[in-house]
Amino acid sequence: MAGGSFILPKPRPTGPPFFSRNQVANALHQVAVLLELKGANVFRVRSYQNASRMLGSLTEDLGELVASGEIFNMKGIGKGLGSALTQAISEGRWPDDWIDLHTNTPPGLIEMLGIPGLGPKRIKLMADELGVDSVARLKEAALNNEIAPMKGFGAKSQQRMLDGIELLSRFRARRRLDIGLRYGEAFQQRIAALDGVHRATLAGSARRRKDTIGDLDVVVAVDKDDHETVANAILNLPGIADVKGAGDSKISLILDTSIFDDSFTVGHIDSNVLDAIGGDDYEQLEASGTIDAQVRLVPKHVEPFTLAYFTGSKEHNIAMRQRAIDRGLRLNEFGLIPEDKAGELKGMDAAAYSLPAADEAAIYAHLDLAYVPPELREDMGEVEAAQNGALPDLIKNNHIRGALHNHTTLSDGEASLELMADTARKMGWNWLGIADHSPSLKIANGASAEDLLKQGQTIKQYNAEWANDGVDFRLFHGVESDILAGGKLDHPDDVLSQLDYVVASVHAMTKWRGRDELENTEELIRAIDHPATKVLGHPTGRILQGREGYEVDLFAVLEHMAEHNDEGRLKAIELNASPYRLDLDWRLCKHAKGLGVPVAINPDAHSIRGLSDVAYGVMTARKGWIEPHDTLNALSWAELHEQMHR
DNA sequence: GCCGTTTTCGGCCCGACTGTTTTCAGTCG
Repeated sequence: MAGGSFILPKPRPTGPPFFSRNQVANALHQVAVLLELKGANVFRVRSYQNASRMLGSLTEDLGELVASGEIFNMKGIGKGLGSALTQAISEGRWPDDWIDLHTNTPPGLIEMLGIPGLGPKRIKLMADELGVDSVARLKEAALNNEIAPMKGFGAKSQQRMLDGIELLSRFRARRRLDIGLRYGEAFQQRIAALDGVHRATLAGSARRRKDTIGDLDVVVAVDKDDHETVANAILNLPGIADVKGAGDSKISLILDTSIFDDSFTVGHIDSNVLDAIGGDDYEQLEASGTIDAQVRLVPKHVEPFTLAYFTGSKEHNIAMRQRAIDRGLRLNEFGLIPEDKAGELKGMDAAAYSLPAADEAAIYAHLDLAYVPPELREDMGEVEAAQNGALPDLIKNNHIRGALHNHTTLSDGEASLELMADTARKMGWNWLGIADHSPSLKIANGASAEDLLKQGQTIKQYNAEWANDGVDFRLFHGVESDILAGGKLDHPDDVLSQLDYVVASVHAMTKWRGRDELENTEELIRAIDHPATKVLGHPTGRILQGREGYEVDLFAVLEHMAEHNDEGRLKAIELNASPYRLDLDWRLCKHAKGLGVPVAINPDAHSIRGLSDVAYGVMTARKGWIEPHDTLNALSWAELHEQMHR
């Protein structure tokens, strides 16, 4: 979550609806945090959080739900929140108590929540007793030894806060998936290689392939007799910057880049991405970075339960636990225990009566569910699907036969057309699409119409040679056209008509981020309506850990694209696979799938190494319920050619 | 603040760890 101050957005002038679904979901989340800081009832806070989450994954039109009063029938929306949302959306006024919370909570308190070990209760206490209302004031108070004497606090708490402030300034809390996986896999491999370890598995959000990762969880199966030896061996592994705590079953520590065998590098980064994530300082920042990790040591027969529990998500676990309760069972990290046998027993003692499970699949089977792949465990309908045999057959890396959005030296790529094609063939791909930047994008050396068409001639020659030689590989010729004012594309129609396809993308981020959602949505739709446009590129323009995307109603965009597809015109939405973007967001993949809008998993490669970024796109697509037939990537070149030129 | 085919009131997932206590509150996942 982004830190800093919270703002309630201004109503758009053209309402109702005066606010978008995203704006309302965001406002609810903020109010939940502010209520916590105020010391409100925890269950009341949870109601706001639940409502925010529900709206975040809502596919219906929020404006219509409010207009029809249907909103009051949504799960998690009662009289209070229903009226609040109705007022906001149909009158353009946020509830007064929301405004009060935003006005009267010092932004410093929100920032303080980012300090490890500090939560809303103690922040409130320090604000009330000491007048601490910012990180700077907190540091001052700690250095003056004002905090330790307070009731419930002490010298250690005070020191932890100072350490936490240091950490906060050193690095932002979450890390991108690619970075998190590099640390996580290195750490997991080192633990797995230790004597006495049966199995070590990376769990948590890394296993669920979230686009960013808070900290790493590793679950380790080990015999009781080896428990202590293994725990000590883990504490002595290289790459451990600090040990935060070590209990009977849990070790909590901080890893740094010395965990890697080789020196830490980040490779080529696209110039406009680099700008958003810290410019030339970025590599240095990353090289001196750290990540938190937790290790759980458990006996072999308990490990599947622990792995399931620490894979999460929290919401999935709650749904699973509720299902267990309905069957008279208690589900936790130690087992699945019949309530009548467990009785008053707790933890491991109760787990002695657990139903057996050799693996996670057995746990799901006990609850009459099919095995749910980790990526889907977000309580986004996977439990119902697992009950009804409706889980998707998720796409895998070996389904990928090609990708459409890649750059060469004609614009800002590092590799020639020939080298890119060779690499794709060596990867076992059946085709490759080249879409270099268009002229307006000067920063990326956008190619002129003349150079673009010359590239097209070269591609035609190669394709003809391959056809002659019986080689089952083809290049497709496209362009990544900037979307200009009014939703126009960046080349005249007579140039565009000579290409196989256009990837239409927004690059003028400053302009687009300064505008209203409705205006952005309209211009995007206009660009999509151009007959040459086959793919909408990086749909929100977000850079993970860098900048938010522009406001856009992607539900409306997807519905519009669905109409085109229904009438036989190919309009695919890009899932930009660069780990800096992962845009389309996984939550929206499922919606695109439901509407029948094809997803184009695109590495947006600027080098031959960049082509393998497609793997991050596959991870995100899996998280978004995508099956091979939902994508363009699983098609053969002949099938794709037919769809493009239909 | 939400929810209810045992409930319109009294619940709301559950356990580990830490630092502060001398039985527990806060934080985290």
